[in-house]
Amino acid sequence: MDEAEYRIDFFEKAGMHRRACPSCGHAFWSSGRHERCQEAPCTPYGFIGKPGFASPLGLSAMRERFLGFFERRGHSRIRRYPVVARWRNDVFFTQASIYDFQPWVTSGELPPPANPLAISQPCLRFLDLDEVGRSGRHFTLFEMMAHHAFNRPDHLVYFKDRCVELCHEFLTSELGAQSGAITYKEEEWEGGGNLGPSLSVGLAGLEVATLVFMEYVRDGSALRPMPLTVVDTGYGLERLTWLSQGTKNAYEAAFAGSYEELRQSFPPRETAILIDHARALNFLLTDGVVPSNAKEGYFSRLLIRRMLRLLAGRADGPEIGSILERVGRDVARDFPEVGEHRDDLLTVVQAEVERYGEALDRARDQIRRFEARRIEERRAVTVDDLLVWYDSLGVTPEVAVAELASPVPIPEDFYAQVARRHETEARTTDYSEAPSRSIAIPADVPATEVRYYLDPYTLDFEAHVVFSQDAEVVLDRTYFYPTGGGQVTDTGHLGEIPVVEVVRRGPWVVHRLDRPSPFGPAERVRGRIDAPRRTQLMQHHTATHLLNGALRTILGPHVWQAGAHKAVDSARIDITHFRALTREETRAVERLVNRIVREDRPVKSYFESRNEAERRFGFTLYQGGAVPGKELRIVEVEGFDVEACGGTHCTHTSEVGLVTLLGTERIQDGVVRLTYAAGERALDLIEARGELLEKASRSLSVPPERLLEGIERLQAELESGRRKDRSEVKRDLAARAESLLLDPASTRESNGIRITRARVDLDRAGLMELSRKLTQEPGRVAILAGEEQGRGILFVGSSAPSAPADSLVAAARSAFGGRGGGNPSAATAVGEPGAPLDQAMEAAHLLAMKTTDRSSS
RNA sequence: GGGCACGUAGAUCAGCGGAAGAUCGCUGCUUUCGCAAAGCAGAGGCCGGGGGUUCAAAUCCCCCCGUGUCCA
Repeated sequence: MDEAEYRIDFFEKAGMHRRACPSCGHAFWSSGRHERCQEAPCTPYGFIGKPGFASPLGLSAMRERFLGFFERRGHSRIRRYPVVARWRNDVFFTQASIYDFQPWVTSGELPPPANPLAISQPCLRFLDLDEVGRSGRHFTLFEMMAHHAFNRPDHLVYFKDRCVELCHEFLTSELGAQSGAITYKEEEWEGGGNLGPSLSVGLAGLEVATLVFMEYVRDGSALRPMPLTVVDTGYGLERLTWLSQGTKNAYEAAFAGSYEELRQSFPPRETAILIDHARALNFLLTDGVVPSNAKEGYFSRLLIRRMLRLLAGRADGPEIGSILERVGRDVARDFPEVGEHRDDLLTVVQAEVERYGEALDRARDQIRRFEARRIEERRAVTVDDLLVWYDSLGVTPEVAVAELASPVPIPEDFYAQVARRHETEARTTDYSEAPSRSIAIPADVPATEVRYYLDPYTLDFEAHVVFSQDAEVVLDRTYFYPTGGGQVTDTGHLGEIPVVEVVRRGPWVVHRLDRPSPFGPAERVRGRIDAPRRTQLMQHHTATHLLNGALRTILGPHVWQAGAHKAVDSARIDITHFRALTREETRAVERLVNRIVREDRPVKSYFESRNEAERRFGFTLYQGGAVPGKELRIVEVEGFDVEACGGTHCTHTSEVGLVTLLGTERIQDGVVRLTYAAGERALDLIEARGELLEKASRSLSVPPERLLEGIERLQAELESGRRKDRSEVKRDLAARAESLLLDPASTRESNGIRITRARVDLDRAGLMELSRKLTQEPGRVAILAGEEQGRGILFVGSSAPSAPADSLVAAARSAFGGRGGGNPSAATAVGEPGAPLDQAMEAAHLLAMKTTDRSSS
């Protein structure tokens, strides 16, 4: 990055000069006489025992100082976003404040909720999980305080100069840091195809903030300026708090009261880990990350299990629930939504504690069985065994070794070895979507005025064409609802031409026709929307909100929508929940939803400022993921459910008509899917079910209400029939064996061995069964021939050690060109159709007599 | 999303190319006033599903489904 990028007026004004840090090599700016940049590891902590700010501050006070300071300087305070980044598919968690605004705001597609803005965003980073409690400054969840500005070419809010000035003023005049103590280290930043200069702010050995200026797009080897430049800052709330207090480590400063309390029962490091994890879990579970074996949920499971392992060593210490509650109390003071989730959160954790117990029991069982076998086989336990157990059973090596009779040493780098095992996994994840070959719309085409939001009942309208190419048409305004928010597209007609799909593209709504568009620019066209389809979609969408509300009411507030799809024939919603739904739960949900339908509650859809909406309804608004923009479209089912949603909805619940659940399934650990239908389709499906019942009972000739009895009777009959058949076959085979044994033409004796030889109409299984009967007594040989799928089968059974069946078959094989083999007591051979089975039997027979002769002579 | 492990009797599991097993539970009998217990006898299996290899597959290979676990 060009040095000129860092020539910032403010540096000069503040009397700072540029120097290179001899330790890390980075250039930095400061008015002080530092030889090195003021960050670890170049500079040791200089604030332990002598705080770097004017007065010690707690987490809440520090946050308030920051937000208040920037509010007074023209920034709007924004509430936090959820810690789980449901609105993105490339990451699981919100890892920085800027994540809240990616990709739509940073790309310029949508306006920011405020500009400039200030926020304190809880962020999750699992990368340094092992550093937590050890380094003294790492957290799984930390709050990134930030001020952001989004600059369009025609509207500059502020950029480098003002940003650094604000930062410096905050640290010095607001917090009381010595101006000369601060260093601004130059560090190039790059991410997501964008890049720009960045400054890392050092103070007394600690990196307290990063100021990033997103400025360029990487275009091959060249850099292009971004249409929207972004001021992306990040201040570590916990670090600033720590600096202000000068305690030994950041945890003591950040966790204050709960740290003191837990120190009664745990050493410092464990205390820090437990509180850190408990704080992260309070946010995770509040935001609907239910423990699971995959995706987001796995990380909440990981934290819970790590806590349980720490707690397992201390039977008399506090339980996980009480730690979560204690830490949650602190968090809830600043984030009340966390307090509202307390009881539900404990239920979820309790379920998870039980599941871990089960997993451990299973694992111990398996290791014990392995151990028994191992001892028998005199095999040694290897590190590999420990790795496999950890990978597939989830037992840590310590737990596993405790189950072994002779313990093995656990290697120091055990977890590095685990990582190595996973290195070879194929990395095929591809997040890029299939490029849609869409037509570029010129930028001067006016944005479409969307009318379906406020008036979902107008299905016949007139508008002007503003763009038309191939089969795509953009109108100046439209009532067609485009694919989005899990709701499928409207269809209908423009003029007489069918509209097959409607999609949103940036500021435009594009209508796709089933043929090239005949419309010219500025032409007036009539749009007609397929009414029954739209009605059905509206009913399904409103029903989805009713279900969401009912599920949260009945199962608890940990339930979040994890995806939804509203089609014409049916709809489905995926929710976070820690186990499959019971019959009672689904019935209760269905009843509640239909009660709300009957109550004919108003469903109000309106736009409201984000801040006001969040203040009134909280974060449960974002069921479909966080929605960008200053204004949110709120869909409110009066007194029952409120969500930010862009879909088309009924205006009264009664219009939904009826909701019927078609089924529930656990699509993943921690996620349950419900499928259902509303309105006309619900009736169709109920009718279809009734008809099925009718047909089923007619085919059994019983009235529908006695269908169950009928089926049970039928099953019993089938079962007894099957049993009778089986015993008949057995009896039949026994009788045949009996007569074969008595028939001198079939059974001959040779030196005390009775050889039975016969050709029968049985398949392989039958031959085996018959042979078994014939060779029940010792000293017998059965040489049988049958047929299966047109091929001849030779089956030899033997209870005479001197005439092993496999040898006999080997002899017969060559006689009829078949292939086969077996063991001394039973052997088979199969020949092609028409193979000389009799000769084969003869060969086996001769050998049987010969071997018995030899053995007796 | 990927790696690994596991799906066999009602339950827990063994068997890992040659004729489906153990333990507990269940049913019946013996013993007992009755129960528990013991002994004896018995019932109970599409060996998760579908393809393939093989003379022969619970067993080997491939695909799918389910469960668990680890990693992102």
